[in-house]
Amino acid sequence: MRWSKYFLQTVREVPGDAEAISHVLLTRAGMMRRIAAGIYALTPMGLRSHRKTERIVREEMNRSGALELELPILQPRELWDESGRWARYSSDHILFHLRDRKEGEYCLAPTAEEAVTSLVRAGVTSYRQLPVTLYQIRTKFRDEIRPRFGLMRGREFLMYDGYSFDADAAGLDASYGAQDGAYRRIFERCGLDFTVVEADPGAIGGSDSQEFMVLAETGEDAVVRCAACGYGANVERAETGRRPAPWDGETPGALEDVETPGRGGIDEVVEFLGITASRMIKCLVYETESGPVVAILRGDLDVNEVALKNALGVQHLTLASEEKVESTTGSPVGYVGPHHLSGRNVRVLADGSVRGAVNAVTGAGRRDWHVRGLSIDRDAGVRDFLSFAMARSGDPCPRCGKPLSIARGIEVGHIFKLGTKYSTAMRCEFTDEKGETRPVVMGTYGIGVGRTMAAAVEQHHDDDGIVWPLALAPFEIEIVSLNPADEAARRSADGLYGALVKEGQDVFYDDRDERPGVKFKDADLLGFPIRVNVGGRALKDGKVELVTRSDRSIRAVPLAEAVEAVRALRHELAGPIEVPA
RNA sequence: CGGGGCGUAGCGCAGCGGUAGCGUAUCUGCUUUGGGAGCAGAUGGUCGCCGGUUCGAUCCCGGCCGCCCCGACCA
Repeated sequence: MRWSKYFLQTVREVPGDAEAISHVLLTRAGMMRRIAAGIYALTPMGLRSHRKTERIVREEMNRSGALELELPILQPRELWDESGRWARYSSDHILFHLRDRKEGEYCLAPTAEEAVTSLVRAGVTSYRQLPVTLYQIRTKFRDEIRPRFGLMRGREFLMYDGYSFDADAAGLDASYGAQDGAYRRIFERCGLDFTVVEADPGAIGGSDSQEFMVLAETGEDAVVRCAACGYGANVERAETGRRPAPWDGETPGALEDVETPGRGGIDEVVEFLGITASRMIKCLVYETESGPVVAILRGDLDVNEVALKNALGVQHLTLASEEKVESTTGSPVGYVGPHHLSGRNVRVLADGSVRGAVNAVTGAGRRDWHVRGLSIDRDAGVRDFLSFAMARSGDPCPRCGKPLSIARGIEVGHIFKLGTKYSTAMRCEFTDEKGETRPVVMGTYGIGVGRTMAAAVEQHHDDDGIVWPLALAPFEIEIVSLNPADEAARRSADGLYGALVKEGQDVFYDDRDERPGVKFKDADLLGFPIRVNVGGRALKDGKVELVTRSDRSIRAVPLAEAVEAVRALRHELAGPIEVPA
């Protein structure tokens, strides 16, 4: 493809609304353009990388045995009412919905569990027809609270979504495992440095789930990892081993009141009493759809609200207002303690961080007073401990006890063991060997195509632009004609371009009437892995320059050998995991 | 949902009660030709929308829409 006949405009200035480097570079390279908040156009150049990403997903899914199909994007409310997700997604304002001329309600699908389940329920009646994994790669819609980072969190985006149907849990394990393997191959082929972590299943529902995280500073998620044993989890889901506590080994002292005038906050009490925050026990009052709860944890820790929601089995969790705190606990905000809550009509949950606590400081249950010497067992009578404190860097690994580290990651893929949540709700059942009717056991899987492409840019760029992995580059090779005004030089460039095209190479040809500097800048910005400079001083010796974008190495080769040299370099960059077309 | 900010040329921005400017991009000419060239000239704007104040509004006021950022309470 010749640039002179292409539709491509690079821009020098950084777009004002771009925050993430991938957004900046993809926009500057002319590969995408914003149409509205979270809604983007892909230019021909941008579409090429997007399609290559999509193609890798499709190839690996087909190889794994999954079958591609197409489900509707426009879906009727009735379908969503069957699973109960219409109400839930509507209340979260995630769903784009609309009405037809007959006032029927529809949504633009953010995912397709209901549609695929209704399809399978109509077709599958026997265990003999299982297992089966179906997938599609189609546009999805989510009315995100805050779309941002360009392709990373859009409201309209291309997503792979796969669904497995099995007769039992062992079958699900196998289907899930096949997806896991396909995911690993996909992200490897995309040239990404990724990690797989345990995750919270969230609104989709289900039991086990794992996220595929591309490590990058712009990542929206925090992931906890243990370098020693390989444990990894989204921070929302992460557990920790037992943290050393200041009261370890101490003998319980007497409970005594201590006046703390005007000091309701942890930091204020810590300073006033000259203690550490870890010696304190704090009580947070939350409101949920099933009533108020008090969460008890150590003073230096934060609540992991996702973990707390799961522990409580609730969907909504917000900190209570001051009035609600008082009416629930009988104590003003800042002075709630775990020992004066018995008899109150409120659920009390304690985090493991306060297990065995003695000589702790906490609220006395009345304004301007705290207590010292609190023993959690003796004074508060707490017996059951859950785990809902947010993991911190340096906390002990839940498996091996070595220190955890926290990094940022971009969630490019997610796999869930769904179980029978949808198949039960929607009566997607089959008859087993014994003639009994059972719900199918489902798994659900997703990969953000545009997000994966953007993640590749996050991981592969430098000050001058994108450094595409070969597999995702819009074109693998670019020929730069240095002085097209010179007839002989132009013919050489044309000739090389023609020869590469003839042998099927993926080549872009900058034949514009521009100065070399402009072309070099654009070449770096667009990030084609291989560049061939034709013209100028090298051509005077009958040579062209072969430039590798990733390491900026330059090698002069005779024009006559250029095709072979490009082929060899391309082979070298492709590495061992290339899959034939 | 709350707070803050911004909507002026394709892009980045300035401006101001008297009908609009800079950089860049684009077009033309000349010069130039290995890392976003120089000079000269030119094109390009319902100043987000609606209403109000005013002799006069891009500017002031009100409303709406759009967009960006931060936050969503850790007692």
